[in-house]
Amino acid sequence: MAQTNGRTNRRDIYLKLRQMVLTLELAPGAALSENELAASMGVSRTPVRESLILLAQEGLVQVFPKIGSFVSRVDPGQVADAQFLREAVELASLDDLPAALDPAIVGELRANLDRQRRADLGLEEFFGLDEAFHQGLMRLSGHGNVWTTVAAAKGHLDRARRLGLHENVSPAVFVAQHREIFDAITGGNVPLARTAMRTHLRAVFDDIERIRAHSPELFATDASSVPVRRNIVVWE
Amino acid sequence: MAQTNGRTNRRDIYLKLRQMVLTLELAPGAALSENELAASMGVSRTPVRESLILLAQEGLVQVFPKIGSFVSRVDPGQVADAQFLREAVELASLDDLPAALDPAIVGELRANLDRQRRADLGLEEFFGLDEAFHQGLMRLSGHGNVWTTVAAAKGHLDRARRLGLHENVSPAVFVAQHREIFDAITGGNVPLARTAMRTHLRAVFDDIERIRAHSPELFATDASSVPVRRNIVVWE
DNA sequence: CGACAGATGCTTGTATACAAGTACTTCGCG
DNA sequence: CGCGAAGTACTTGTATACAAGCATCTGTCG
Repeated sequence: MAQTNGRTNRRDIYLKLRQMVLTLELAPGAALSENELAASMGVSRTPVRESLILLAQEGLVQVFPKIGSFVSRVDPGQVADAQFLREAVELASLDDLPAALDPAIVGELRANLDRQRRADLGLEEFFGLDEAFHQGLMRLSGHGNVWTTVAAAKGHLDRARRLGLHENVSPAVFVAQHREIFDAITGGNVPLARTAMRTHLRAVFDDIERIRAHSPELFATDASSVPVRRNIVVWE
Repeated sequence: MAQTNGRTNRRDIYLKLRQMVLTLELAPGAALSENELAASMGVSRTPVRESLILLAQEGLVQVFPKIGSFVSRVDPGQVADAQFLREAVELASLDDLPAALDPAIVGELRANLDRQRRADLGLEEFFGLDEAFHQGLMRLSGHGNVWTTVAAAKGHLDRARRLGLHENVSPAVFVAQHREIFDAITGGNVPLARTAMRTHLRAVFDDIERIRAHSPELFATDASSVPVRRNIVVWE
């Protein structure tokens, strides 16, 4: 999302903090201190504070005046909302595919898939390729910018997915599903593409309840509950 | 969207500025000054500035460091994106309607429709009822919270709609379409509801090109062009 | 030993001062 | 009269100081 133009400390810090939250480097429930963050990053409170406000609007951080700021616990409700949103948008996008696909984007997607199939694929690498793949599909139908909105809304979903793949399987099954979707699209079979896409998106989603049972402390129960400051949630 | 809890100056100012932008009280292209706004509102730059940053992330304001802040011109690209997004979400939501509709929400929608049909309906009143109506439909299928995301993304679309109805017709035709959608849903006819909804949403959208031809200065041409500070766009 | 109260250290919200840079204006010169 | 350059007034970005409030810890009293 285009916010402030030009390079500012705020933009750098915002992107850095956002990445740390999404990659779980900053665990759900962890306490954030504007002063601490500012000191550790070598800047004043101002850019840090403004970044936290932006992250709060995205729902990734909760700010309680005079109490503290915390990384939001993964909210199952928000995960479900993001799932519904992305499914609606990505499926509708398939209906807007042009008769002649942009060869540049098709080539880009093919190269992306090739990299996904590498045996030594790391998890972070996979997430980056996955993001680019789905965004590329949206661009194929001329709705690339809408992906920005979806991406901003699916922070809780992404964190839930990371929790799942962290302790679990290889992303091989997802890579195969990506391939199916791609083949259906390039083959001009939109109904098949829709089916494959829906199956793919739900496969990710259906794993979340299992994760929640395994690590309940990372999930929110009461949306308005305030995490305790000293009780920093450690990684395990 | 849950951002900062509790009452703060920032929240008040943010909501107020947002409303002024969406209602075109602050015209597209108008220059905003943190100092002026702060003085006129009787607060310091801080809460005003933080509000502008939030509005910038929503795309309603553009901030150019060391140059100035401006109300975003209506971007036809963002209007189209919002149209696609809301259509995808609201149509998908119809597929998730439960067999037994929540009678409380149904009653609320019925009362909303009754108020829409009042002869002396003002424009601002209509927009408020329209917003509540569409959100109510989403709640009917359990996706009420997703409306928040859609609402945040459709600022440019809303401003374009306001421009259209400002110089034009009564909202009577839209009210009738709302009725059609409602009847199809309560009648259990989902396919008809989908058709009615799509027709309704596109009727709004198709009017925009006409508006753009009439008031081109309120629309963005080059997304990165900087409005001139002194050249405040007057309502005319 | 237990409970209550005050002090202390932390938090975010707000106000203000300074820094860096842009654009317009005005003054001087050819 | 035209043009150029310095100056001035504005902009946002950042740093810092102060205000208000919550939570915990500690000391004291029963």
